[in-house]
Amino acid sequence: MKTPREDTARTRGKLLAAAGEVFAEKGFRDTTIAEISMRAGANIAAVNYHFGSKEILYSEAWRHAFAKSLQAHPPDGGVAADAPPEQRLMGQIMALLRRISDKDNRAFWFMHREIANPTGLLTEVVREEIMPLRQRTESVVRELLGLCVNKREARFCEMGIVSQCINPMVVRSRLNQGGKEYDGPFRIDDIEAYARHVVSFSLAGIAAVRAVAEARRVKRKTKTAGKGGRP
Amino acid sequence: MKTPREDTARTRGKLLAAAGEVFAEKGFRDTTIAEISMRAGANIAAVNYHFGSKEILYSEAWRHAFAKSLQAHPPDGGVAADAPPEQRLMGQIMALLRRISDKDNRAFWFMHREIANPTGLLTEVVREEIMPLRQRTESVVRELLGLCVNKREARFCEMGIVSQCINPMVVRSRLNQGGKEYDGPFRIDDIEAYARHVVSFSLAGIAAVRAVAEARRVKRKTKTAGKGGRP
DNA sequence: CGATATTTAAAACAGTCATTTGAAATTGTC
DNA sequence: GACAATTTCAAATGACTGTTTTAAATATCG
Repeated sequence: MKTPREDTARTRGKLLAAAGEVFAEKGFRDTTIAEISMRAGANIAAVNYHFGSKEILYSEAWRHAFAKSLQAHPPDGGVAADAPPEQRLMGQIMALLRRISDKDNRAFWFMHREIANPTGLLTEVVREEIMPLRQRTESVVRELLGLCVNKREARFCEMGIVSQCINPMVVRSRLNQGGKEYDGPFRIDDIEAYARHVVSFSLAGIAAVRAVAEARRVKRKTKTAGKGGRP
Repeated sequence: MKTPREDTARTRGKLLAAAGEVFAEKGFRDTTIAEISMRAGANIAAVNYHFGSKEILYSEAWRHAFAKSLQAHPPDGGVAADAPPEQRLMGQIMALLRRISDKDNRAFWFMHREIANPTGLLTEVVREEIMPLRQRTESVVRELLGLCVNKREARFCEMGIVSQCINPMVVRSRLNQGGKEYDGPFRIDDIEAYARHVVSFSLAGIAAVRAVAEARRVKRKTKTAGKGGRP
């Protein structure tokens, strides 16, 4: 075996980039190797030569896109780990919205297409890539919620916050693409504004959930204390 | 032309129901007429005989599903039109969550598949069916927000609230379906609880947005008043 | 140069599926 | 009960899509 040439790295890279584009745009099934090769300026046999199969290319393109997206927009949003939780939440929300809206990052759209049409990679990627991100958010949320709030409520909060970021971006990408805007709440420069909105909206929501839980706790304590209490 | 037989209505109905199932499950492209006919217990030629084409069947199945879903879960959630806005919001959120989670209602899944892979019907259905629902929610939200809040903020609120309902249900349907639950925040009987969470979380968020806007308004007024005011 | 790596165009291969057809069965009506 | 229209059926049509392989040509490195 001779040393691999430099062409290899170049072509592989171009295929990976083109595959990222097309897979994110159309999903696994609706993407053709022909289109990927064309966009990469390579021959139709290149994918099988360099990657072995469409499946393998898909998997590598997804991981590649994910890594790039996390590198471009670190999950903490540039906020220091010892900053107050409100600011860390802001950082995470900004980072998430930027990851999604960044036109050079396809990782989110892979995810979106997988949720619509799972290929089998989904569960693996969710466990390895998504869960750590969600847990990071959940832990900030728990900090803000205090100790009286139960686990289910904390999950609900985290889910709701992330959903506020994800769903509007998905809808926007579909409905605003025909040139005309729908009822146009969203331009690209609104994303910062939307992030601020989500943060203040959610902080208030969190505070309310916390207040309810603490009131419940106090009431229960008073009650049981009157009856003699419990060890 | 003789009078149409009774078979016609029966077969048409069975095809419509089966088409609803399969289209919602797989989307337009991945659905085959063969499968629809099979599930309906009809011959493969039945679709073309009764509807003319796959496209027409798709369109009719979607509208049928939409009508059924609105009928089963009216948008106001059974809350009177003169009830306080907090309760009306609760009703709308409950109705939305029930529409989505009801296993006999496919309308939401048509929508979901269309957003992933638009067929051309999407924009029409959004304009005719979705927009009225969103406006209904937006108007309750505006009521709760008061007059100081600008249009963009109101949109952000409405978007966020609806997103909190939609996104978790989508994710749940994909990740919990392999038998194993993921990190299992969601069982079916939790939907009422989640609805209550979304309502109290969002009411607090709305109140906060309102408070900020009103504070801003007061500050501006004081300032301009000091400088002589404006008519 | 020569051995190996890469690119290429073309072909092979392996399907998929909506729609049509013409005959057979069914049903409402006279 | 027979006619005529309606509906069902199995099979065929016909057109299309797209991955992977092949074998020859070309480029590159040592």
